[in-house]
Amino acid sequence: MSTTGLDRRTRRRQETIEEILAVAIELMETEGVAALSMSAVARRLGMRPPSLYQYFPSKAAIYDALFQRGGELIREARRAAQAEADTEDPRELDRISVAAFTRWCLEHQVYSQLLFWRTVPGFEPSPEAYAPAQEALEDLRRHLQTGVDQGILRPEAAGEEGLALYTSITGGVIAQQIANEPDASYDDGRYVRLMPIALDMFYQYYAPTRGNHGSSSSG
Amino acid sequence: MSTTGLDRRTRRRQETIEEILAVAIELMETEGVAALSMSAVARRLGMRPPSLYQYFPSKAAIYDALFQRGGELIREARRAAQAEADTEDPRELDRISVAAFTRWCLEHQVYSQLLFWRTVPGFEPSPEAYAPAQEALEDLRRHLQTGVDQGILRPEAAGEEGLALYTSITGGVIAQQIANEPDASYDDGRYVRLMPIALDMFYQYYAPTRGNHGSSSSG
DNA sequence: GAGGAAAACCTAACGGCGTTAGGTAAGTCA
DNA sequence: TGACTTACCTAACGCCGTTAGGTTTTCCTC
Repeated sequence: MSTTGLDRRTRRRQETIEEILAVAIELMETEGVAALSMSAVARRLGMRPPSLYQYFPSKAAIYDALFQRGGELIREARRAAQAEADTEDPRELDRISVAAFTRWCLEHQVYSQLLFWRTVPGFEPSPEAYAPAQEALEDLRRHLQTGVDQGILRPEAAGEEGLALYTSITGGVIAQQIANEPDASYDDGRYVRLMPIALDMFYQYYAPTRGNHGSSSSG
Repeated sequence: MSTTGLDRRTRRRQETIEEILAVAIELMETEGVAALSMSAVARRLGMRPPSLYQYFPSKAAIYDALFQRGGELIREARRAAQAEADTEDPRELDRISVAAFTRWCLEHQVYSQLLFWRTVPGFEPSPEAYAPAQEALEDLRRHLQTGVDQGILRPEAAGEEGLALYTSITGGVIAQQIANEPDASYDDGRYVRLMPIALDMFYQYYAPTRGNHGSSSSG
């Protein structure tokens, strides 16, 4: 038939692309995210470096593809955790999805560094690559909004302020963990095991109890 | 005299070392921390690359020197801010020194990345280079301890838990700012302007009010 | 001032890198 | 079978960090 060959060829091509990305992730895990080398990828695939340019126009394009994939994975990890949780309580739901998110970041430190730090010299993600990560952020905003709607958070928590603080805090804990104790598990990590407390801090601060907790700035 | 010449020579040598480090910082500011190149440094100094090896045995040694210097600078920035502040109230003192620390990090993003993220592929700071940063951390621990002693913080705040959370939160806010909006000022930065609120969260959570605020973990 | 040591800097070279240009062999389809 | 496309190759360019070894400048001692 006419389409069989073509299909097989494009399928093989897709397989090679997947192989390249997988090898790139492997190499970054051992050598560091910024130390990815086209030559090393080619070597591991039994190719010469120029052959890689049949699949990606540059090293930055590999970073870009991985950035996008990381965004998709993290978005799905969060959504899956929420879907599996059998509770309607947004506070409990948040505990579960933050734990899932944190575990995912610890198990995929390469993706985390690529997504949350901007540490690779010449690389800036393309808009398409950026989209999934932004969707994940929008998921989070919606989640905080349900907390507001159900009366367990003040409205600021789901605004720009709350979202920025939420991501700063959770991201900060994960960053410290990865930077200082990268091999620890979610339960043992000196920083990451404090994530529930960090979350408590957020929910307590934005608790809509009588009186405004958020005063105090002296100027 | 016999020492005059020697002194001048070592002085000139020290000047060259300073020049190298200054140029390295400049280049990292424009090209990215991990993109530092010996050749570019040499070019800017009107040298050939191998000549740099008279002053530093490797590129990693330059990173190491800058890591150490960054630690010293940040330690002194914090101490100076506390010394200048004319208050004994540890809460107010913390507001002031965190602001100073944050401003410093925004104005010295290269140092911040070097110190707080571990993003340069082959580089691991030597123990000597690490010492000043550790002293700064110890300063912070002592500061939190005075808060505990004066009764405005629960004891956990000055323990491993509180210290880890404090650095995660402040570091997280700064990291987000630098990653997402690096050109903003302390007052305008989308994340960094929330630093007082983040600090409030910490102090409120560890406030020694009646009852234990830190319950809630479901497991 | 002359001699000699040491420091500062150089060129040449090695092996690696990302990338481009251009060629060859195999797979695919009319 | 012949045309086309794909997958891969070699050769090359200009970078890079680093080492080896030579030359010039600077300084101390006599």
